[in-house]
Amino acid sequence: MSMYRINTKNFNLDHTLSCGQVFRWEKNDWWVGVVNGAIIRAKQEGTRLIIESSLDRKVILDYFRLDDDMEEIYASINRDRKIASLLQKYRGLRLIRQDPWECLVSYICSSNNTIRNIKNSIRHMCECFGREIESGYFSFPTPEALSGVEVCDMEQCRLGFRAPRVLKIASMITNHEFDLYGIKDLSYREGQEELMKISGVGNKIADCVLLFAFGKLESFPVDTHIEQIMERFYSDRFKGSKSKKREEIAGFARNYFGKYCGYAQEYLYMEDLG
DNA sequence: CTCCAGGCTTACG
DNA sequence: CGTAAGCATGGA
Repeated sequence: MSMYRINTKNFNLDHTLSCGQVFRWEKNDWWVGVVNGAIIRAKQEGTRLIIESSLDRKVILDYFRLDDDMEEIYASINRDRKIASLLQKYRGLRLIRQDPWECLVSYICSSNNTIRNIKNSIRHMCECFGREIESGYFSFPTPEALSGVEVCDMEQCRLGFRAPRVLKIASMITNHEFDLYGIKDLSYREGQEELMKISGVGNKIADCVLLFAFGKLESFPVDTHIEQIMERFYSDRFKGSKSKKREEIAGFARNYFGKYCGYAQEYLYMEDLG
């Protein structure tokens, strides 16, 4: 177990962990989460990030994306007064670099669901099929741990119609029918194409995995929240043709905010959560 | 009761 | 092509 004191700039731990990207962190006195099968306790004192974990310092820096040049990113996506006020209001909010498998499963679970239910389902999956690291804390179940599981064995996870989708991709990865980790070497478009071969993964979930796990910052996932806030901020910039509206919003956003538009998405999402 | 939630698949014109 | 029902579950 190690203790790290990390000097940060443009980093806000509360914003980063409560923005809705990750589903397993809880805050007491410290923030407590499980990453890569290890527990992380984190708190912020001024610009200093305090971490207690068995993980390497480099893993922590990577997870919180502390190497991102936020000055450059802010300058790049700061296209108007509306987004500027959000960059100010939520200054220090970072994307997180999630494990691809946990990210993929989490967002398959997010389909037509509430954040509350997603969190409950993921917690149940960890408790049922993960490994207990210390009392009350479980790792995220591996593809192997889920690949032999039947739908009826997942009943208490309350995944509904999403359960078979999770089990399917678990066995596909275990059987090497799907190379999830190979996506890191693909372009954004290639990765999108590859991820959308998975049953239960469409445009939006693919974008989430590309942004949150593979760091493709040119990705701009459009869900119901983003659709609402984009409608509120930029309704004059795209046509509302019902079924293709979300694609139009994503297209506009990628062009408007540029190569770091994924970061703009994070701040817009935060604002819509309230 | 109905409607919606970090959508996607399938079926139908 | 484009559109719409259906999908499990829980809360407002």
